[in-house]
Amino acid sequence: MTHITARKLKALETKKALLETGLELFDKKGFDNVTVDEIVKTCNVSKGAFYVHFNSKYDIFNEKFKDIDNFYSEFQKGISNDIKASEKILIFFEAQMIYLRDELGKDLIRTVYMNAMSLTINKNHYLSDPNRNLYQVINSFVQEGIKNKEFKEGLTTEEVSVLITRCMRGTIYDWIIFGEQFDIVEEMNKFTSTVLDGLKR
Amino acid sequence: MTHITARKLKALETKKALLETGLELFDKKGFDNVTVDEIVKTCNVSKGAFYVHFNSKYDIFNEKFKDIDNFYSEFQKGISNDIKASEKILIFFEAQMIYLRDELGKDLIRTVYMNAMSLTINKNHYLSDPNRNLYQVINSFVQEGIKNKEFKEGLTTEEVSVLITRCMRGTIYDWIIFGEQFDIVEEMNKFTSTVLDGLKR
DNA sequence: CGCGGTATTTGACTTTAGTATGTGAAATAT
DNA sequence: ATATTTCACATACTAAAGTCAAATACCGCG
Repeated sequence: MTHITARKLKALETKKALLETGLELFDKKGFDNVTVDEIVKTCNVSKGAFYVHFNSKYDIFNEKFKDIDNFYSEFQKGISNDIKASEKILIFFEAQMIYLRDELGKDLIRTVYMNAMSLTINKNHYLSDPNRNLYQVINSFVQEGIKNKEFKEGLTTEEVSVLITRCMRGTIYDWIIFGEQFDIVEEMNKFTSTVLDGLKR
Repeated sequence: MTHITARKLKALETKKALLETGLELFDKKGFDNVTVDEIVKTCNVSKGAFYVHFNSKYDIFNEKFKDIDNFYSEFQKGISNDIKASEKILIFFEAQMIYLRDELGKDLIRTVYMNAMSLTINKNHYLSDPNRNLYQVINSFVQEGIKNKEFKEGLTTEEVSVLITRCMRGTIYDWIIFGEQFDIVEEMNKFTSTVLDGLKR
């Protein structure tokens, strides 16, 4: 049904140009130092066009952030099966933190985390969407850990998954608000290990 | 040396009026639905005056937020001494969450947490100030737990304190981004218990 | 082809936080 | 007692995100 007309193609191109230019400028100057006017001027389109394709300036980064779902899928495919669930979780977070730090960057993460907070009224942010790949991945590891009696009883799979991802969000939040000399990879390891110790029987 | 002149007295009154009016309006209409213009108009002062007394609109809530330090001190005074360190921490967080929920409110906390994120460049927010009473309180409990061999070795007092407060921030963050039906008191208990279990020997 | 309708785009406009600059009375120095 | 400075406050302004009614370009269809 959704047949690609010349018009839709052009619209897609406009969106793509806005996205790429936005990302490039954010990367070069930092999110706060780039205006929407600057982005649209660079792309030779109007401001209105920007807001047809994106709900807010934040959306540029939100869109890029979704790339992380591919990362999750890839990770899940590649993980060895002969290690314990808790180790899988540790390795998973380690790889994810490296991805955040080196591929997405702190500025993007800060923006996404801020936006999720500002939308708390009415709208829901992707970050708190329970259908994200993130939850699939963690859930599968947790389920495995419970089945293999590695984790203790008392909490459901969902509860444990939420706790673990919350531990991740807490660490990321601290990475953002505490200045430099915060090693996100190391800190995540420390925190996750402790939480996992608490979950083991 | 700083002698209270008539002028300073009047200035203090202006600041107080702005603060109280701001809090009242935020409470009634929500932070996002109140403008600085509205606050200053209600107080019959100018916008310039507002920005003499506060650095930003957020500062109204930031100021109020600091009340929590009194809460911390009071708590520390009142706590019984014949319970274990881990129980003290649990009780402490429970009381604190009730305080946040019922006295300060989610909108204030959201604002404070957002502001802390936005200042990540150059300035430092009170939330990430290591001299806050919060850290004194937690540190004392942790120190006690380590001394009494309740907690295992391997991490320093500071590291453990940071982990525990991070667990708190993670839970508060989730309280903000996940919509309703999030019981901050219960969730904090669950998460803290797990982390404490991980810290025990 | 041409026409009605729809998707895309435009850019002026609104809103609101924050700033630059001025002003006058109170405090302080001479 | 008068000159000078300082500081609380006022005003007009800028900056920048986001909105909206109108214009334009393009589609499918008769």
